[in-house]
Amino acid sequence: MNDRAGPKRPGAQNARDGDTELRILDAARRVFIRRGTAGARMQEIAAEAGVNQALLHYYFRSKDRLAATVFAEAAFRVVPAIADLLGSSATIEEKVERFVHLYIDAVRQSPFLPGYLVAELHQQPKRLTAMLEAAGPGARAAVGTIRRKLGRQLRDAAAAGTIRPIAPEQFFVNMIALCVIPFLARPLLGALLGMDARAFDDFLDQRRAELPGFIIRGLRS
Amino acid sequence: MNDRAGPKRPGAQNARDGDTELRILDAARRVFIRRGTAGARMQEIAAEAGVNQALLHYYFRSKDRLAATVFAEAAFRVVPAIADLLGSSATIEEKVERFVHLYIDAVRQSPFLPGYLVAELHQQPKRLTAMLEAAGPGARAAVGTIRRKLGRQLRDAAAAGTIRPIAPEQFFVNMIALCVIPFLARPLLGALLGMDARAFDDFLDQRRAELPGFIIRGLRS
DNA sequence: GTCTATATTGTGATAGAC
DNA sequence: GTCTATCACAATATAGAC
Repeated sequence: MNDRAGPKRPGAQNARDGDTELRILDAARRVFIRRGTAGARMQEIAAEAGVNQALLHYYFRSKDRLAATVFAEAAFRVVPAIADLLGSSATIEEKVERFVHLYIDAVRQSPFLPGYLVAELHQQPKRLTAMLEAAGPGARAAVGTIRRKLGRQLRDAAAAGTIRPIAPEQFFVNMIALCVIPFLARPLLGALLGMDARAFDDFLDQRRAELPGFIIRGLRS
Repeated sequence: MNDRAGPKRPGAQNARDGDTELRILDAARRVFIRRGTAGARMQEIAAEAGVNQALLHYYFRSKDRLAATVFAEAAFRVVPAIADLLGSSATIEEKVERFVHLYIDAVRQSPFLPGYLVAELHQQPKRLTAMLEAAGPGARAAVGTIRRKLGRQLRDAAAAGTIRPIAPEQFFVNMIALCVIPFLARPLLGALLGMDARAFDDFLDQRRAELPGFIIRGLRS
């Protein structure tokens, strides 16, 4: 993916079970996600990967590169599926329902990802900009295409009287907001409402079921 | 509020303009909010307050205490107004409209607060728990009271056929989500959609106007 | 109360043996 | 490729003069 100066991988064969680089990356993911880039310690990552600190630098050269790798991976994990869905030819109602299910089911697998991403985006907004430029003009172009297509669909539906007029950005942001909020508010829900893991799970199930209807009624005229 | 071992304030009279402690706290707020607790540097805070690093320790003893002070202040800034509103005797429709306006207008004054809070909550979930315990049982009791009252109101409205049945937690979380998301997603909106300060402002105005209707229609049966 | 050192530890990164 | 040892500097915190 990105040029790593470090190792040439001929017939990499390790003392331990699998691929060391991967074990390091896995550990880095976990540590960065829960501590944030600034709060993470190379030592903690090394310990969690079962190797020593020097190896992290051997494979990833610096903390900053390792952090950038983890961030880029995380940022682009959910995007493709969402983009496909929103750009598809399904009706608005279908898109809403599928989006809610797709998103909640996906993020449930990594419930701390949204908190991590919001924190990073907030604390280092330039990283994303840099990443997008590095990704070339294709990325932004793709966003623009989907936005126009979705906007057209929403206009047509409004003209047909199915829904009220709404800007595609507002529509999209509304869906994201309603789906992602439980994960961002997880600590609050726990502390304030005494919600434990089980209760949180029920809360998510309920949302998954109710949200599509709530959104679609909100769109109707 | 919390016991600071440091200064006894008899007739504090400074070389500079105003109260030094306040200037430090202001600077700390700004720095912690944009860098996060882990990423903030005492040196940067000192520079931004126009004093030297030793004074920070004189007034706040340690970075951790300073961070805790800033966090507690931030966490309890918006809460009281929201609690009053939700516990009031207004109708659901009135509450929705007032909440949206109140919340967006308030957070607009400090647009980086939500990102900071989410980051801190995510990276140090224990801080909130500790704070709540320190605040005594009154805090949680107040939450419980409001939740029950709001729940009753929602049940009554549902029984009367005005709205669909909905749990008070879901109702509340929906409103928060839709109001707070623009601030959390601000970096994304900028990078992906090319939204500048002006466009973001328009985006907020549009939401402020459309959100109440969207939510209320979503609640209706 | 406020400053200039300075102590002390934490932390990313490198050298070099194996 | 992986380790141990260590460097170099960043960062919190304290001592003590004014």
